[in-house]
Amino acid sequence: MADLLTISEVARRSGVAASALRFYEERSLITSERAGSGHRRYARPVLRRIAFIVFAQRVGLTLEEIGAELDKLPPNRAPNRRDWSRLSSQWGSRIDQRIAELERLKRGLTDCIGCGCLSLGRCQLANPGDRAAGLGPGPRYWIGDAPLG
Amino acid sequence: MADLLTISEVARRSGVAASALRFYEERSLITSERAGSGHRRYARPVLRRIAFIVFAQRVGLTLEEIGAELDKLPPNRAPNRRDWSRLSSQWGSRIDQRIAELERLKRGLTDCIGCGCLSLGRCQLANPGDRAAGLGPGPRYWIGDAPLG
DNA sequence: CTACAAGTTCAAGTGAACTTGAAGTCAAGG
DNA sequence: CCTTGACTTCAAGTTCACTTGAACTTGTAG
Repeated sequence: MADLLTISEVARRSGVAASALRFYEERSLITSERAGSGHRRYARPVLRRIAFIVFAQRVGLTLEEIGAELDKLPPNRAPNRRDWSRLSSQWGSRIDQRIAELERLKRGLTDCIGCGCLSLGRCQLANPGDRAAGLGPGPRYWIGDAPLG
Repeated sequence: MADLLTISEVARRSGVAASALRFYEERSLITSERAGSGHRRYARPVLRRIAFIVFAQRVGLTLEEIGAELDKLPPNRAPNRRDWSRLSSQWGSRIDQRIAELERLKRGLTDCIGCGCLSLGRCQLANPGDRAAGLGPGPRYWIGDAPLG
């Protein structure tokens, strides 16, 4: 039970692959110290940080956005519960939007595809403005390069 | 108001870029006839098919999955409202799962990150089995290569 | 006839989030 | 001394859903 964890320990405890941890470090999402051998040694709070990253991804944030959030944490002390809470408090509306879209899709899907409207540009269901809402890269311009439907 | 549409007409009406339409055709998601010139000519029902593709993507299906769904449509007649309805009826549970996850995330996020559990492998919020639920490529093995949390 | 827009194919590029492979280092065990 | 295993770096590969660019043809207007 050392105070510093190896990369494989962190990988096992977090469920995130070692290669991903190195990748996160390269992107400055997490940090590590080094043992004399050059091996990474992680302080315990890194696990909470990784948990944050994983959940934020589930919510639909990109690593870049997640990095921006993490930068808001106090630099000179270990973040407490309140700090974490503040970060994720803003996810609420984002989640709500996505839920609303899914519910719209669920309710109206058949109607809209079955009906004659097909005006994807204006259809309530298509919800053009919401491209960043967590479907990954996807069709980046899937709607919006057409001025009207 | 010709019975066959050009690619730019289809692009404008559907909001999907012409390059994407060619790409969909390459993937056999849509088809076209050819004018004498070699230019694509689309039959009107292609618009409904494209609408289906776009919505299915929003729900979180990959193009491959969408292709598999479209293959279930009757090959020798134009699909009717009931045909489309049958396809999207199975999306319901998928959407529900995703909504449930988002709601779990919303309710418990701060608790879990703020608390001491951090056992990402077992945590209710992490919901490991749900990797295909519509977050795009993302961390393909983000959880699941660790046997236990 | 000449422009020019709109279409064609095919190969290669993009971005996100990683993974994989090659080549090397280091400590401990037999 | 040699192997094994865990680690290192760096470059390149992977997947998905497209987009972009080059080179070319066709149809329409003036």
